[in-house]
Amino acid sequence: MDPSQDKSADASRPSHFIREMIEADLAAGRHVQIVTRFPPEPNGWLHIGHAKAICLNFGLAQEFGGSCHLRFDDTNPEKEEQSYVEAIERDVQWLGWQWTGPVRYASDYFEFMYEYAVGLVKAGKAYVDGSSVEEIRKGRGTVYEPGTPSADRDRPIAENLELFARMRKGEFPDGTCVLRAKIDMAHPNMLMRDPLLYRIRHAHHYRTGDDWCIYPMYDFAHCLEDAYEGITHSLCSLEFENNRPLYDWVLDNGAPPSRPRQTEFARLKLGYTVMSKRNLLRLVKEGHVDGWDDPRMPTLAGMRRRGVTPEAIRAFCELVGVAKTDSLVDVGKLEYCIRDDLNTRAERRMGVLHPLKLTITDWPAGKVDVLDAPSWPDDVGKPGTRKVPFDGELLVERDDFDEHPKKGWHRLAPGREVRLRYGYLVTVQEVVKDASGEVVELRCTHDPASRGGNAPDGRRVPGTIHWVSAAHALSATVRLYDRLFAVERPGTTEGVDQLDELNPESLVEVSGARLEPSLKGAQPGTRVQLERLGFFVFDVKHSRAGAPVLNRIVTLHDGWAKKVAAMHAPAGAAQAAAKDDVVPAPMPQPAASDKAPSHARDEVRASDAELAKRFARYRDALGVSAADADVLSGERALSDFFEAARDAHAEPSVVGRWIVNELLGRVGERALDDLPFEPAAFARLVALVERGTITAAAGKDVLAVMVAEGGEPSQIVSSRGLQQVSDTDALQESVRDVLAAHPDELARYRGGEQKLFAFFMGQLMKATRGKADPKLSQVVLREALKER
RNA sequence: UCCCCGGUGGUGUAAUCGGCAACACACCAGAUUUUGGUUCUGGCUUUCGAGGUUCGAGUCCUCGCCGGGGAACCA
Repeated sequence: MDPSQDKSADASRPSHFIREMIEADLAAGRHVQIVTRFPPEPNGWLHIGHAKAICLNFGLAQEFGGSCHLRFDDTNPEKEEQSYVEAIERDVQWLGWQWTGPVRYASDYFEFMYEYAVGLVKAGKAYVDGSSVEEIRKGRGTVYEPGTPSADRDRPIAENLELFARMRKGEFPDGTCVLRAKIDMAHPNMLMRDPLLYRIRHAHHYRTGDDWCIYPMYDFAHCLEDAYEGITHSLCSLEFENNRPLYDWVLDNGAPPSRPRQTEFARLKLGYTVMSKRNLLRLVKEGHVDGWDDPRMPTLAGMRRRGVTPEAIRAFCELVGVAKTDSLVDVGKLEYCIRDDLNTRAERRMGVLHPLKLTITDWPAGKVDVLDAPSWPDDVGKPGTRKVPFDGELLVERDDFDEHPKKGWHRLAPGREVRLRYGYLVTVQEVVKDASGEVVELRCTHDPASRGGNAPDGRRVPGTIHWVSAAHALSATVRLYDRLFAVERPGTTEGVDQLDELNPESLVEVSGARLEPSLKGAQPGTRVQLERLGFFVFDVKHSRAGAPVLNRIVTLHDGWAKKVAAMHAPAGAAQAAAKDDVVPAPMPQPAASDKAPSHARDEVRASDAELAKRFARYRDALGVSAADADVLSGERALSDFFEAARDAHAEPSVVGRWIVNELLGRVGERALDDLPFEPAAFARLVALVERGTITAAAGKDVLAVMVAEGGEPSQIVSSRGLQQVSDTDALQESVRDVLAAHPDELARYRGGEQKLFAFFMGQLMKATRGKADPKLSQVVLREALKER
């Protein structure tokens, strides 16, 4: 990967959970180097959503000095083709990435996978099932009911081995049998109900030809591909979360060459478009777009033709971030990245989409003034000019003239003076119309002293418009592209076909456009900004010398259009909307009573009389709050822990509270009896807090130590010196130190920022390692903050 | 009725594992401007809800609500 190409590789980029995980793995020495991969199936075109995955995988590898593989996940011979392989390689490289080592193929690992499967069979962890598709489907059960085991589930190992070998040899037709993992037909995760590992497919594979007639399923193959390649971090989208247990199962039940970990992130969703292969394919097949590389398509090929640069796409991928929230990104963000990129990349030119004749009546006959026009605005600061001819017969944008202009208009209108960019100031003297009343010509005078556009006397001319010389202009076809769909979330409205949601104006072709002559001979792929209109690219597919075709990449921000839209909006609509916001939507409140034990725990108690008894005792006799009593009596292990802990030392209700609020969150997945300390030790800890020997904060720290490595609370307290500090003098000194260390915050606090009290309290607690008596600290701190 | 994820401004993403809710886009206002572009300044708006623990909760506990995914011999 070329580091020089990536300006975003700085430390300021926001971190995300995957980057943090990698940092932690590296720090812990789990890997010396990371290996990621981008694993497309060669059965379709890459789109902007893939770009996110590509940038993530390649970007992370680059950032951490690791490797990233390009691997084709070609385990389904019926759908995959070589042509897709080539298109995908090209797209990845176009985006600016280079994979480590050769291009890899899952199909190269078929033998390895087969051996692995044989290993599973030998271990009694996989079996050949002769059930029909229908039977298998039925046997799987539903999400609510467990499945039922296949009659072949307990087939002897030797028989499975033989059958599997015969499957490979091609002795059975498609569909006769499959290899299944033997896991758990009642597993709540449907994927774990004896998933299929291999199916028979007498199909020609684009790479392995007819070598194989059995092909591995995704869940079996993918983790093995990763393991085979030594992938450390296998990143995929959220939809594979349910597959992770199976990914782990396959690896944990054999002897894989390495142990990769799968981590899921949210795939990119963009407004006003569709991203799935199926939907994209439909647009192409039914002719709603002009192929996979139609500039309106979200495919990388389409965006490339549209004129979007790889840098803009990478910036966008960086901008949207990485998280696990299923979200929809505003297309405006993509457009922002494109404009931001093109602003300093595309030279300025002039072109008129809908020409209106503008005659300068006082222009000397036959004179042509060749102007030097800068190719960049001052603020971009790049050198370069081009020649632009100016004469008496010009063409301007029809939209730039308004016979009855609105307030705030500063373009052409009867009697108005405007600046022709880089040219002269002109004033409309006469509006010529044809028989139907349409304006066909503006007759103007010019100020000969304004060459270049400067008013000689310094008078203010706010309007500047673009133009071309009629005699010198080039003819061109311009395609104005807009969002493919008219709605932000196509296909999500019940009963509405998403094709009815297509934007009828996603492509408007303008055939009579005129361009300034400097654009003559522009190469296909050249990007320019046509001033005031937007960014354009000479279409690589259709633009020819003498017959240029331009694609609009993206419009410019249009402040005036926004203003006009606001003027047209129904008066008060904005305020009304704002008011709607303010109305607090009252949520129906399920009376959250103090004693609303959960349904689940209620059921446990209904079938466990002892727990039911304990619930009543905790609440009524022990003074435990109903909510805590509910939790504490909701499962045996927890209740037993409480029983053992409450015997002595501390007030039962307090012990209960600590179990619920502090212990529970800390043990997480671990079983209570795996803890390296006894319930009684826990109670002694609570007693220390209760007696005031240590603060609650220190108590939590001690608990953390106990959970991590066990130990006796009083010893941890003394060895770490965590006794509570309730001595006013000592506290005052600590407070003084804290205030002295944060003069700015102190000034702000005294300036009225009361919320900084929590900040100082935090600093104080940090300084005293949580030992300071909180109540007393507050008093002392408040006093100290008041002093001047 | 089950399992797994997730929920922070209009949008996307952060917040030193409990201590000043921030960055960007969008929007609004102003300045600059020979692109109603760019740039700059300022403003707007936020922790799904209810309880609880704590000196202190976006972060921990409980319950609820909402959204996404899950029963292909697809990936």
